[in-house]
Amino acid sequence: MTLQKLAKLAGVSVSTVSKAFSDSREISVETKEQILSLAKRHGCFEKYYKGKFGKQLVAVICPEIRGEFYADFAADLNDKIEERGGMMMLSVSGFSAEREEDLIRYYGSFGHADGIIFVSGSLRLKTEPNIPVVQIGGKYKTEKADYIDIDIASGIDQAVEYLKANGHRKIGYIGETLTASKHRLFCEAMRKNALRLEEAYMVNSKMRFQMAGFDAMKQLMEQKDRPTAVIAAYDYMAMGALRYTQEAGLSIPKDVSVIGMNNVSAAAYLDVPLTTIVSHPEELCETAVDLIFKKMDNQFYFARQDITLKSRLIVRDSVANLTGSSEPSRFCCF
Amino acid sequence: MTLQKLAKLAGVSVSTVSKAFSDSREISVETKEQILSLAKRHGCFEKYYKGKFGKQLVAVICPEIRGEFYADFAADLNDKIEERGGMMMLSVSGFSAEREEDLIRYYGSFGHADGIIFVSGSLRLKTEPNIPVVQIGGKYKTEKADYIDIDIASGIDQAVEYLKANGHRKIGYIGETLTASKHRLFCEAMRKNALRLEEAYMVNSKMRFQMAGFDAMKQLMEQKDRPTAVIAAYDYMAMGALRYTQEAGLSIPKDVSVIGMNNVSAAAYLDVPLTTIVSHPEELCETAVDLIFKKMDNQFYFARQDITLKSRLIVRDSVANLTGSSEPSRFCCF
DNA sequence: TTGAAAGCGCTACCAA
DNA sequence: TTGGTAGCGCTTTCAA
Repeated sequence: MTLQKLAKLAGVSVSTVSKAFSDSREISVETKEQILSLAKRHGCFEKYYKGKFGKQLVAVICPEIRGEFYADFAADLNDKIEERGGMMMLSVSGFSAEREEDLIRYYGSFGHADGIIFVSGSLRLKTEPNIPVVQIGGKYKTEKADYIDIDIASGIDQAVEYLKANGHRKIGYIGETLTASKHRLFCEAMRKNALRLEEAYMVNSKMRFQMAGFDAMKQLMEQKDRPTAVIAAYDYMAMGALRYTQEAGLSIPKDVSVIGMNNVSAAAYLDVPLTTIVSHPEELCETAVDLIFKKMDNQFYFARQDITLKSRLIVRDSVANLTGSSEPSRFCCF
Repeated sequence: MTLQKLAKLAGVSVSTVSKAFSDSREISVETKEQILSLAKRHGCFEKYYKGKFGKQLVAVICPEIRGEFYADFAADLNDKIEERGGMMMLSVSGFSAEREEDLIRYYGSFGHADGIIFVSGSLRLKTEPNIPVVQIGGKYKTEKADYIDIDIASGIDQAVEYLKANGHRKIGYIGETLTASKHRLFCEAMRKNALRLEEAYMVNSKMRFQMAGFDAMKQLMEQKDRPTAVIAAYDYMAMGALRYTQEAGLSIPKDVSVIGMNNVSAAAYLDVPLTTIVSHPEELCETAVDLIFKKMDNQFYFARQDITLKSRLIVRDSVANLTGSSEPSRFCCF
C-alpha cells in the first residue's frame, strides 16, 4: 500500500494524504480523520504515522537476564526511565562482544532508539556512536561514552578484611568462567591484606549459577587441608555452596564461612542468612538514567562523566569468628 | 547528508553509492569499502545501512521484570529466539493495559519489530495487529492472535488435592493485589474438593514479593483459629511467609504447611525446601517462539492456535502429613 | 482546503 | 564494474 493507492481509495490526491499524515495545517479535520481511519482499516496507518510515538526510546544492552540480579537491575532502569516518560527496550548480548557490537549498531542506527545504556559490556567502544551512550561497568573503560563504574574491588577488599579481622587466614574463592574479573580482584585483595594465596583454594567451575557453587564448593571441600572461609563470585553460587555443605554434613559457619555477592533477595531467607557484598544498584541506575536523559535532551551536553560507586559488605550469619572473642567483628558495616 | 552528496564526496555516481549500501553484486569490494568508510566518517552510515541488520526482531511485552520468575521466562524466550537467529527486544508494561496498547502500537508500526510475544497481558486485543502476535496467558483470550495458556488451575487443584490427601481441611491462601486470578482459582479448587472456604483464611496483602508474604502470613497466623496449610500466590510470598513463621517461633511444616508457586531457584535452598506448583516455562517459551517464527516466515500461516500447557506440583518438605500414616502422601508427583 | 505539478531522494535497469 | 537515466514514492509549493 502506497500513499498513491490510499489517495485513490479515499478519492483525494496524494498531496492531501501526505498532509493528513504530517499534521499539516493545510487540511480540514474531516478529510484528515477520514483518511487516517481508512489507513487504519488497511493496516498501513502505522507505516506512515511515523515518529509520533512521542516517548523517548532508551535501549538497554545487558549481558544476560537470567536470575534475579540482572532482572532487578533492568527493572530499576525501567522504572527510572518510565518516571521520565521514556520507554525501555532491553536486549541481551550473552556476554558476546560481537553481539554487543551488532546491538549497538542496530539501536544506534536511524530511528531505532534515542539513547543506549550499555551494561557490563565485553566490547571496547571504538567509534563514537551517533546517539548518546552511557556505559555501566564492563571490561573496558572508554572515552567514547560516559562511564559509570561499580567499584567491586572495594567490596571484595572489605570482605577479605572482615574475614581477616575474624581470624581467618586460609581464605578460598569460588567462581566460574564468566567471573574472571572478580577472581583477579580477589587475588589483589588477598595480597593487599598480606594473606597467602593458595592455588588450590581458588576454583572456577565450568557450570553456572547454583550448580557452579555446588560444584566448586565440592572441589574445595574434598581437599585434605580446607580453607576456613570462602568468597563466592555471586550469591547464587554461595547458595549452591551452602547446599553442598548441607549434603556433606558440614555446618555453616562452624565448619566453613561463606560470603556471597549481590545481596539477592533469597540471601536473607536461607537456612543461614548470607553475609554478602552489595553495590547500590538503584543508585547506579538512577545515575545512568539521569545521564542518558540529560544527553538525549541536550545534544550539546557532551561532558564525559566518569562516576564510580562503592560497594560494601552486608553482615549476616554466614561467617564465624575464629578469634575467640564472643562477638563477630562487625567493624565495617551498615 | 544524502546519497547524492555522498556520491559527490566519493567522486562516484549516486547509483554506485546506492549499490554500496544494498550489498549489491554490481560493485567492487574496494569501491564499496571506500564509500562505506566515507559514510561512517560522516556519521550517516547507520542511516543508510538500514534493514541489513538481518536478524528477525521479536518484541516481548512483559508485565514486569523484577524478580527471578519473569527474568528466567524472558531469558528462555531470548535463548529460543537467538537459536533461530532472531533478536529479542523486551519492554515492560507494569501491568497497565494502556501501556500495553502503546507498546503494541509502537512495535507493530513499520519497521520496529517483525513479531510480538505478548506475555500475561491485561489488554484485550481489539484490532488485528499488522505483524504476527502470539499471546501467552493474560486476562483475556483473543481471536486476534495465537494464544498459549498456562493452566494454573490444574496446578492449584493438585495442590489442594494433595493437602486434602495429607489430612488438611483448614486451608488458607495468601496473595496480593496483582494475583486476583489465582485467588479465584484457589476458591474454585476448594469448592471442587468440597472443602470449606473461610473468608478469614484468605489474605491479600497490599505489598509485594517477600514483604507481601510476611505481611499476609502475619495476618493469617495471628488469628485464634489458624489454618493448618497455606497456599501462596508465588514462591517469593511463600519465602516471606516462611520468614514470618521463623520469627514467630512457628515451625514448618509442623505448625503450618506451605505451598508456593513458580519453583523459583531459591525454593530448593530454603531452610525447609519448598513444595511448589510449577508450569513448564521452557516448554511454553519454546512453543511461543516456534509459533511466532512460523508466522513471521510465512505470512500466510494464519491458523489460529490455542494451546494449553498443564502445571503440576513439585513435592518437597514444606507440607506435613496430618493423617497419622508415616509417609506423606506423594500420590501425584514427578 | 484542495490538488496539479515540480522537486527530491532513492532504486532499478541497462548500456558502455 | 560503473554510471546515466527512467521511474517510483513522498513532500512541498502554489494556483484555484
